[in-house]
Amino acid sequence: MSQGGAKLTVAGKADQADIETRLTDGDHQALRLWLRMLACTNLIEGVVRERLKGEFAITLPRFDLMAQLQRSPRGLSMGELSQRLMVTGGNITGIVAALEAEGLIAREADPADRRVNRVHLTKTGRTSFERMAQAHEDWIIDLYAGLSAQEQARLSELLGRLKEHASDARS
Amino acid sequence: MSQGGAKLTVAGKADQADIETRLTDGDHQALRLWLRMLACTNLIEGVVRERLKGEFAITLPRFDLMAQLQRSPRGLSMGELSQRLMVTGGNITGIVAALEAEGLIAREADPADRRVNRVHLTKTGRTSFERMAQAHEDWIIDLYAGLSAQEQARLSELLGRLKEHASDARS
DNA sequence: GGATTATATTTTAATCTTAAAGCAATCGTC
DNA sequence: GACGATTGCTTTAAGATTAAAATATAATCC
Repeated sequence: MSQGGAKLTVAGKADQADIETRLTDGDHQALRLWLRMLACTNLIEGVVRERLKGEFAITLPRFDLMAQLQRSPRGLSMGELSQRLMVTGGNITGIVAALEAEGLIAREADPADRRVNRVHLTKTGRTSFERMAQAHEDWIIDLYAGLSAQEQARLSELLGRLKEHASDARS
Repeated sequence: MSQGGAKLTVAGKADQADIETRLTDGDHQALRLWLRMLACTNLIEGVVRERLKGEFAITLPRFDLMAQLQRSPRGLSMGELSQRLMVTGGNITGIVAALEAEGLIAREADPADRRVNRVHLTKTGRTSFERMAQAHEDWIIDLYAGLSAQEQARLSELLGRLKEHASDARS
């Protein structure tokens, strides 16, 4: 990602060419749409990733994990985190280890089932996350400000339907 | 990713919880929209990644790089690939090396500028890519079939505007 | 022409990600 | 209760990704 990052090594703001360049006239509408959607998501995700790193020295996966924990003050198991973040369990193991080492989260064995590790934000983690989350929300609002509230609602509805159908269609 | 993959290690089709779980009522519309968009993209990208690996034993980044090369029969430099795929140059170095080792692409020094490496598909690579591209397009058409052509056009237009604005808003 | 600057690519270290295999604890069934 | 299956988590190997530093070549400027 890193749009707007180091000028020498990465595609910058001024570049015309991007992923949609792949297209030709013969391509199906759905394929064009998909590539545009991907470009859009990568663009926004890149901005968020870059700013989280620059302003808060945190990675996006770690931020996402903390976000899940904030919504669950009673803590989450590793498996629950895996489901909610839609990543594999091994991935969670690594991110939790890193956040634990930074003192932002803590974990304890579940007394009822000793296989289970329950994870929650520390006080430091909660304070830290609140500041980051506010900035994050502001960035997103700003990035989406090119669309009116009505247009955003329409976009959300279309994506919701797409998600439903694609979810059924997969395998 | 890997929705629908190994049942024991990853979030499967039946799971209710996903990235949108992060939301509460207080969240701004744009944030909700962003998380939905992200979930949608990750879902489709996961399906594509899984099928490319399962049916053609290729990774998505390698497929994407080959797609760019097919559109440019005269070849592309490493830097052009970096721009079009919207990734850093170091990344391209690795993917090109892997595809070259597989005999799917070839590279030659530009006689006019010896800093430049010009990359193109081999005959094998071209043949191989054509089969994959057809399957890929079919998958995408199928995954987007939940929306009518008109809805797809509307979605594309909204995303196009979003992309323009976000591109201007970044940094 | 020689020094400086800019450009194209590669290398490096760190992080993230997955699939698959392994380990430990629990559950279900008899 | 014991045994086999299941579940929760971790480890491992391979790949992808970034930012930053390094290298090599080209272009610019006196």
